[in-house]
Amino acid sequence: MKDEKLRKSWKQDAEGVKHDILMVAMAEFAENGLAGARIDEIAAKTKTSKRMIYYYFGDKDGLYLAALESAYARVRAGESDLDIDHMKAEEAMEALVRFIFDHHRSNPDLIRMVMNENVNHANYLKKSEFIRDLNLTSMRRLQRVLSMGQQEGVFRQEIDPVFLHWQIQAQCFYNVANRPSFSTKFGPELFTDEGQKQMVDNIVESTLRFLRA
Amino acid sequence: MKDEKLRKSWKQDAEGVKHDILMVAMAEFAENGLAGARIDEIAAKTKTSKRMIYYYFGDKDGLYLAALESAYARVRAGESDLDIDHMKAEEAMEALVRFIFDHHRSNPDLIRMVMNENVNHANYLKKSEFIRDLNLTSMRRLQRVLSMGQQEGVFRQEIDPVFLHWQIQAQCFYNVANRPSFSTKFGPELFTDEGQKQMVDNIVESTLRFLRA
DNA sequence: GCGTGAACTCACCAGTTTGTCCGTTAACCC
DNA sequence: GGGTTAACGGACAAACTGGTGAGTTCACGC
Repeated sequence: MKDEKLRKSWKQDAEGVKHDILMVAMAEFAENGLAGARIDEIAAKTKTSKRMIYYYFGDKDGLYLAALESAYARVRAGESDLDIDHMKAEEAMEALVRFIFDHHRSNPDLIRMVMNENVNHANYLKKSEFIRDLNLTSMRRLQRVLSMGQQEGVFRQEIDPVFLHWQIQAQCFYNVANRPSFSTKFGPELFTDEGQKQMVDNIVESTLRFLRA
Repeated sequence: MKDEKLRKSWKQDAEGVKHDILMVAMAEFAENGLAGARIDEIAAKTKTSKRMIYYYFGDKDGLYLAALESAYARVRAGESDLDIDHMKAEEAMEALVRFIFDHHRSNPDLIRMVMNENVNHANYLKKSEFIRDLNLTSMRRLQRVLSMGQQEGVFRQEIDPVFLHWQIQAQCFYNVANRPSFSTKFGPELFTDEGQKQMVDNIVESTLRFLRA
């Protein structure tokens, strides 16, 4: 009953507090979406208080946007520098597809945030030019491998690099995003360890067959 | 001030009211998701009152599930019977892919509801065995075309029909679902009329190359 | 015309959820 | 050690939102 004096001792750590809030917010928004997430819930899972969320991020939208950008930045930072420049085109393309496939699989939180953005007509994505820039990098890498293959003569000339990127993304994204509905309808076999191995092999095979001259 | 007697005249029309509510609910849930949709908003767009929603559907979850099933049923009913049995395998496969592509494009509301379901770990989809059955039909149709092609000798024997179905779905679904985020990041070119024509051509080409012996 | 159950209206509530007021503590400068 | 500013906490307010209680009208059989 009498802890009036004990509660109010704390350290100042602006960056730490902000980071803590962002990590929790990211997880909550990824799980529940913008409308579904609850500020109180986020605050409760934080080391700090709800008041601090408003202190640093203004309002719920501000927190959401910050969490979205943070999610992109964090995942982007975790991208290992894939060493494909010394490879031949087919080999490089295979490595790249496998990398994107694994990358998506191991970052479901980002995938879920993007799903939410799409439900929301990408309203917040549009506000962030920061995020737009991030994505061009992976696009350019693919383009390099493609033209490498075209110069080697193993890939067709008439391939649209944007479509190619779209097609790889479509499959790698769908694999994570629509797993719940697909496995409900057609069983979980595609999503076991063995199933996923088969799947990525198939995607690689399919991509190469599409590209070959 | 004195309209005590004027307001209370109405006709009984249970089916009409239910249908009206469902149509509005479908649109609202598709647009805003389960958490984002507001019962008051749905009620306002209805010819009837909020109380009727609870009268017929119990609670928000009940209404959501009813809207989800109704969305599937309505779209399924609109599927034209695609006449592919007299075609050769390659031709039939192309027709089928184009059909699925167009079908997804012209039913964005259903796509959006499925997106929401996936955000929600397909919780409500799992509850509805009615929906599971619906989807097996399109799966079987694809399987028929595939084995037709294998008997003709034009398609490879080692194709997994579930993966093939998954791959077509992935692209056709992603095309609608992730259009907002993709076009924000990489421009709207893929989604113009011309772009979509190119895209479906590419998907067909890619699918056939994957299948061919 | 009258009884009955289904269909329907209106007003309201209780719990939730975002956001803020106000005061307190830490850190830093002089 | 006094003053200033940034960092922080707790409690409260205002609006929103899902859900309900209680009574009214309709349709139909008798």
